[in-house]
Amino acid sequence: MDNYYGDLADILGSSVGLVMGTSPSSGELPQVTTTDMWQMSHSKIVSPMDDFGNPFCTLIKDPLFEDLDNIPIFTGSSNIFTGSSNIIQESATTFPDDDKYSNVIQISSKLLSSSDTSFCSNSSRLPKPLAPNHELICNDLVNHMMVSGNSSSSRSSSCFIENRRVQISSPQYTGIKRRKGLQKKVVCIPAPAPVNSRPTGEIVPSDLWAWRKYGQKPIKGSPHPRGYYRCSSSKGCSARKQVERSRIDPNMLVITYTSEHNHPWPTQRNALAGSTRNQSSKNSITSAAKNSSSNEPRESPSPSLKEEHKEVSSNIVTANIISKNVKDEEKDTEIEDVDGFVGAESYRPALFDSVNHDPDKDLFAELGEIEADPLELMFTQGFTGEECESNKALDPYWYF
DNA sequence: CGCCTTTGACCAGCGC
DNA sequence: GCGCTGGTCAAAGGCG
Repeated sequence: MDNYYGDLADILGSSVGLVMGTSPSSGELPQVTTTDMWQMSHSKIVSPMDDFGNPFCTLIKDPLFEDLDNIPIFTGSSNIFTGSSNIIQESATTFPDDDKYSNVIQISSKLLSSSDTSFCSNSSRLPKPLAPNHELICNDLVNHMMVSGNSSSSRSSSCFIENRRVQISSPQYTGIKRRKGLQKKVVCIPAPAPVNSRPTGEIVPSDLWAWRKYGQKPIKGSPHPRGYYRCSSSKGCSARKQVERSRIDPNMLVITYTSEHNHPWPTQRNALAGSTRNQSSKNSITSAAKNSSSNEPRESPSPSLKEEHKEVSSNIVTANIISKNVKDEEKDTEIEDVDGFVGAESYRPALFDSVNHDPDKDLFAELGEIEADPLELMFTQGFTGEECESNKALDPYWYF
């Protein structure tokens, strides 16, 4: 389980994202130049794992990207995208200083593969095999991820997925340029719904690790302060993250992960007491309605929390890419790992913009009843090669 | 009691 | 070297 960090990006960013290779020398992103179509080709898989150790990520290098004037559109499962696509990962040191590696689609083999037809209403399915043009097609899906930008001046690009914009920012843009040599991973996500915010208005996306805030600074040029967090899952862990709102789009959060965790996944979301000073423990549906709840995951799904979860399920996007069959099998069983980690509700990244009602909402509301999330189980129980193999067996699209 | 957040002070990197 | 700015430290107070 090496390089298995469980950062928000690892969890969600793996599903669909754009990995923008950054030139180490220049520190600048190659620019996305046009609005075009992305076509993913399964024949272009170049690596099963990104350099940040995301086991769910498959880097797909598309020769089309070698022609930056010909950025394609990306079609795929709307449900998947809805759930977890709004992530952009960027690694300043991932790719060589070579434009040919500049634009890479990163897509999670696991999430894609988990795009069971239960997630595709009607008759839509991922092609099996892929369409001849290698385009990922899922008919009731959505939409296209449109990448726009200006090659000459833009320091950021935007994607539209399910009508939600995903922003791609370079480290320069984010203003993070100190601490030379530190490996950083920048993730842009839509600001979670108010249910995911602190009473102060600060919105902190959750991930599997426990983070302790150790500072906040106003950033020049940005109306929004940047929060500094360090991992509190384990003492001595040097992992840090910075959270700030995008300057361009305040609805976007820019999360920068720095350093790596030097310890295994926390078997319990809050290994240290008090790391979730959230209101969830005292939250009820009422408090959620008051927007006073934190985004921090729950310790365990108490009955009231389950009710809450149902109530706010439309706001919650999970990585619950799970077949209905599996759901039916497990929904009456509270899944708990050997360390007592109740995975079902303790990790629920809430990224969904509640304002934008989505047809998928109802589906996710339904998924809110899911007790166990295979992804969570993978996160919490590890991901061995054998499991990979077994998942392959269950996964007709594993080759992604 | 132990951890949290907040916040001002201090330190470090970078450009001029 | 100086100033600006980002990043971290640490004290204070709060919460469960």
